Formats: sequence, C-alpha cells, structure tokens
Amino acid sequence: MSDNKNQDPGLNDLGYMYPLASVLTYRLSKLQARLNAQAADLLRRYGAVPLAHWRVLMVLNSGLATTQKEIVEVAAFDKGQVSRIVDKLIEQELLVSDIDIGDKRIRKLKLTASGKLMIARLIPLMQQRQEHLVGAFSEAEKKQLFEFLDRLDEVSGKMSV
Amino acid sequence: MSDNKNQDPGLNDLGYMYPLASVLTYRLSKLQARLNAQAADLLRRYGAVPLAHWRVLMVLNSGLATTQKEIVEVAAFDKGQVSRIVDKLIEQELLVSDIDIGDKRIRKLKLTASGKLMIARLIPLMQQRQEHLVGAFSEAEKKQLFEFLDRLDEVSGKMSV
DNA sequence: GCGAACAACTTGACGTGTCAACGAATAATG
DNA sequence: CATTATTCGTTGACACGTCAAGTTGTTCGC
Repeated sequence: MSDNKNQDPGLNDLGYMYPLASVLTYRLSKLQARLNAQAADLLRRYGAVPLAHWRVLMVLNSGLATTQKEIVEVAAFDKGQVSRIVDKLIEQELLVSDIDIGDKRIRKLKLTASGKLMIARLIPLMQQRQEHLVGAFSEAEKKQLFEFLDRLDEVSGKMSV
Repeated sequence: MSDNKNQDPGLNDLGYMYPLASVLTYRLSKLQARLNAQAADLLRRYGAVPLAHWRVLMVLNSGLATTQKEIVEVAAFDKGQVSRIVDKLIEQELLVSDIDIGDKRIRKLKLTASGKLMIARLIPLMQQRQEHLVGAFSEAEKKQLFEFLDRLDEVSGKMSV
C-alpha cells in the first residue's frame, strides 16, 4: 500500500463515500461487534454462559418477566430464540419451569439456586464493565448520547422508499 | 444467598438498574438490529442480496479491495465469512475470480456486468437511506455523534478485569 | 357446546458472526 | 537449497438473529 491518493472514495451501504469508517451504519455495526465480543469474553473467562443466555437470565433475575412472552416483551428478543435458550438453560439447571396452573400453554420460569449463584458471581464484573463504558462520558454527554440514540431509533423504522 | 437484597430493579448486562432501555449496550444492540432490518428489508424488496453480501459488493465496487484479504482489512470482516460470501456471489454470477498470476493463493475478484448493474440500481436507494438517517442530525451534532462513537470504540477493547 | 379466532410456545430454515484448525503456496532463514 | 515460518484462503463448529409455519391450549361468538 503505497500512498493515499485520497481521491479514492470508499463505498458503503448507500453509495459513494469517503472512508468506510465514516458511514454511520458501518460504524455502529463494528462498535456493536466489539462490545458484544467484550461482554462475551468476560462471560467466557468467568466460566459462564453465552451472551444471549446471559441476557435472558438478567431479565428473569430482574423480576420484570416470569414467562417467555414477558421476556420477549421486556427485552424485545425473538420468541423463537428465547424458546431455545430457555430449553438450554433448563438443561443446565440454571432455570426451572412449571406449567402455569390456569393456562397450560404458559411456562412459569424461575432461576434455580445455582442460577442465582452464577448471576451473583458475575454481576459485579458486568457492573464494572458498564462503568468502564459510560465512564468515558460526563453526565451531560451521556444524556446527549442517549438523546442521539433515541433519534436514531426514530429514523430506523420503515422507510417510505 | 437466597435473599436478594434489592426488591426489583431491572437488571442489565452489568448489574442493577432501571429500565433495561437505559443500559447502553442494550440500546445499541436494539438500534443495530433495527438498522440492519431496515437495510435488509430495502435489499430484499428490491430483489437483491442479503446485507452481508451487499457489504462485500460495496467494498469491491469501491475499488478499495480486489482480493479477500483486502476486503477483510478494509472492512474488518471475518475472513471465513468473506470466503463463503464470495463463493455465493460467484455462484450468482455477480462476481468472478481469477487466480493471481504471481501468487496462486490469491483470488483476484471482479464484479461482473450483472453485478455492477445490480449495484447501480440499488445505490441511489441506499444513499437515500443514509441521508434519511443522518438527516436527523445537524452538522455539529453529526460531528459530536461520531466523536462519541470514537470514544466508545476506545473503551470497547479488552478490559483489564 | 362447538367452531373459529387467537395466544403461548415450538420448530425449521436461513443468514450473520466468531473462532480455530487446516491445506496449499510463498517467504525467510540458515 | 532445504527447512521453517507466514500468509491466503477454506472448512467445521457453534452462537446469534430473524422469519414463518406449525402445535397445543384458551377464549369468544353463536
């Protein structure tokens, strides 16, 4: 690689452009990948579960959900994925399920003692990580960042095209 | 360990918290999912290729890469994934490859006429989309947003934990 | 009741992404 | 040169994510 004639426009998701890195969707995609890898790495090194499994456990541990439907609603996960993840968590005995008394379609989910233990061990680490991440921002900047994300959420819906 | 000290704050990737939506990694994850879905939808509706395939085509079309190695470097994709995607693009005749004269390990990649045509048809749409996305921000805000992303990139590396 | 509509969950198919082991070819070293 | 190290690419294995069709159970209207 010789030189840079910076006349060489990069391309992106949407047309001609300058450096690939300046395209928003590309940037977000890479950032996301790095953040997931960081979290997954932490979970792996401490002998825990895959990231998606961890997320399901967190939602259950929060008390915001006790059924698959609620997990899907609260966390906006795919119901198929949740179904499969719950199965595996039950196999690993991190979770138990009972058929609901009033409605036999519903599985009431509960963390087992060993599930709670594993979570308790990992939470401090994950907390540290979150602080590490948002530590790069002042309160005002954090507010601004989340406001930007809100705005992107709005324009990330269906396009009229 | 049975008793949970806190009643029921939400939880996240890293500890106790309020609404799930306030956790940065969670927010980014959802946003990313929506943006990918939006792009994939656009590509699907206009009869084109899966998103990851499109990204590879864009890199080739940009002239920033003519081999798999270069695609991997320029776009930070996984080389295994690139290998498989290139195979499929060749099957669909959007791409052709020749073994390099000086180095028989290298496949020189080139868009076919129909590959170029497909790209030409879609680029205006994708451009429109990018404008739709960044249109939500003023120049100053855009700058600020990208600066925030840079900062997150920095803290998304290995943690000392 | 009974049948149609609906709801909770399951399953299959496919695409995306990462990691590690591998083969073939080339480059570097003694 | 011949051995060793590296590099480009392939492949297998697995996790993640989405979509749609299918099962079983519940509810609603008649």
